[in-house]
Amino acid sequence: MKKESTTRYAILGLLTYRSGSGYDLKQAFHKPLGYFWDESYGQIYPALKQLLAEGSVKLVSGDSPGRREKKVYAITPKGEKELSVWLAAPTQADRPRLEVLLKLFFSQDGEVSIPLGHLRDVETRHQKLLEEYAAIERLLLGLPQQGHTPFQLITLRCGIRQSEAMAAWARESMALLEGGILSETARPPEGRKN
Amino acid sequence: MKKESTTRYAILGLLTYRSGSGYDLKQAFHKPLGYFWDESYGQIYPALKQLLAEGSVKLVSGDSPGRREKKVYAITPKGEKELSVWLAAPTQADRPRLEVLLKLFFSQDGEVSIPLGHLRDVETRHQKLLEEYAAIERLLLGLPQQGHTPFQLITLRCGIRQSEAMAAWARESMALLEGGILSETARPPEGRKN
DNA sequence: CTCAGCATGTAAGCTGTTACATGATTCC
DNA sequence: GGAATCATGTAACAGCTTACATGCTGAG
Repeated sequence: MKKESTTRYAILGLLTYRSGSGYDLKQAFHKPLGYFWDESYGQIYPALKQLLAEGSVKLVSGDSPGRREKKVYAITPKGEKELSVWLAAPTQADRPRLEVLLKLFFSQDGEVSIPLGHLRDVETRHQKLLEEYAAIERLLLGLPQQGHTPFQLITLRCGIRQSEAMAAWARESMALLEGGILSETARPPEGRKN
Repeated sequence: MKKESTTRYAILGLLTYRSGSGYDLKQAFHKPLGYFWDESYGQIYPALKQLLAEGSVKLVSGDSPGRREKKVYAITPKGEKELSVWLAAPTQADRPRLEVLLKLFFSQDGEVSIPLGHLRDVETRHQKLLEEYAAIERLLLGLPQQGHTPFQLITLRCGIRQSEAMAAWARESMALLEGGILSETARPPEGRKN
C-alpha cells in the first residue's frame, strides 16, 4: 500500500497550467494555492527529480539565457495520465488536527483569559483571511470569463466558507465564555443560510 | 528551535481528565477527541516512555490484577506545569492541506462528473458528521452542569460550524457546476500550455 | 475453539521542515 | 558595494503511519 505522496500530484497539476522550474512551482504554492496547499523546496526538488526519472515530467529548459541555467519542467503524456487517475480517485477524509481545539479542550474553567486570547487570535486570523479572499474574488470576477475556471472560484469559496465559520465560532465562543451564561440558552438563532 | 511535538501535550491534557494506560489514551483519542485530534500507538507509547523518563508522568499501575499488567499513568505536578505553559502559548495557524481542493483546482472543465463526485462525498461525509455531533450535543446538554465544561461545548460547536460550512459549500458548488451558470461561457478558451 | 477486544510495544519507512551551501543578477 | 531576489539543491532531523510481534481474557 504505497502512500503515493500528494506532492507529486500537486506538482503535476501545476504543470498542466504552465511549465516551470522548481522555483516557479514554489512561488505558485505561495500565491494562489497557498491558502490550501503548500510545499517546501525540500519536497519539490526531490519530487521533480523522481518525476523526471519516471518520465512523468520532462526538461524543456534552455530558455531565460541570462540566469544560472533555470530548469524548466513540463508535464508529459504519462504524467497527464497519472494525474487524471489521481484526480478521479476518491479522497478520503484527512484527519483534522486543530491544535487550538486541543488547547481549549484542556483549558481549566477558572482561567478564562487564556482561552479567550486563543479565540481572539482565531477571529482576527480568519477575519484577515476573509479580506484577502475578498480581494481575490474581486480579481477573479473582474477577469474575462476565460481568465478563470469555475473550479478556481469553487476552491476560493471553500476558504471563504471555512473562515466565515471559524470567525463566527470564535465570536460565539468568546461571548459564551465572557457572558458565562452557558447552559440555559445554548445559542441564539444565528441562521447560517443555504 | 525545537518543534516540541504536540503529542506529549495531548497526552498530558488527557491525563488531567483521568489517569490511564496507553491503550486508554488511544481509546480517548478515538471517541470524543477523535473529531479534531488523533494519535497512533506508534506515537503514544514512545511519548509515554519519554514523559515518564522526564518525570512529567508517573506510573500508578498495579490495579486491574487480572489482565496482562496494565500500565496506568498519571500526570505529575511537573507535567501539569509543562501543560499549562503550553496551554498559554499562542497557537500559530497550521497550514491547511485540503486534498479535495487540490483535486478540484486541477479539474478540467469538460469532465464535470468527477469533481461532482468529490463534492458529493464531501457533502455526505459532513452531513454524517453533523448527525454525530448532534448526538453528542444532546448528550452534553442533557448532562448536569458539572458533567461538562463550557470548553467541551465550544470544541464541539467548532466541529459543527466547520461541517455546516463544508456541507453548504459542497451543495453550493454542485449547483454551480450542474447549473453551469458560468461554465456555459467559460468553456472554449482553455489556455493550457507553456 | 475461535474470534473479538484488551494490552504493549518496536521497526521500517515515508513525509515534511529547516538549515545550510552555493552562486548569479538586478536595483539602489 | 550591498541587499534583495532568483535559483538549485542536500542533509539532518522530526513527525507520523503501518505493519509486525506478542500474548491475555471472555463470549459464543
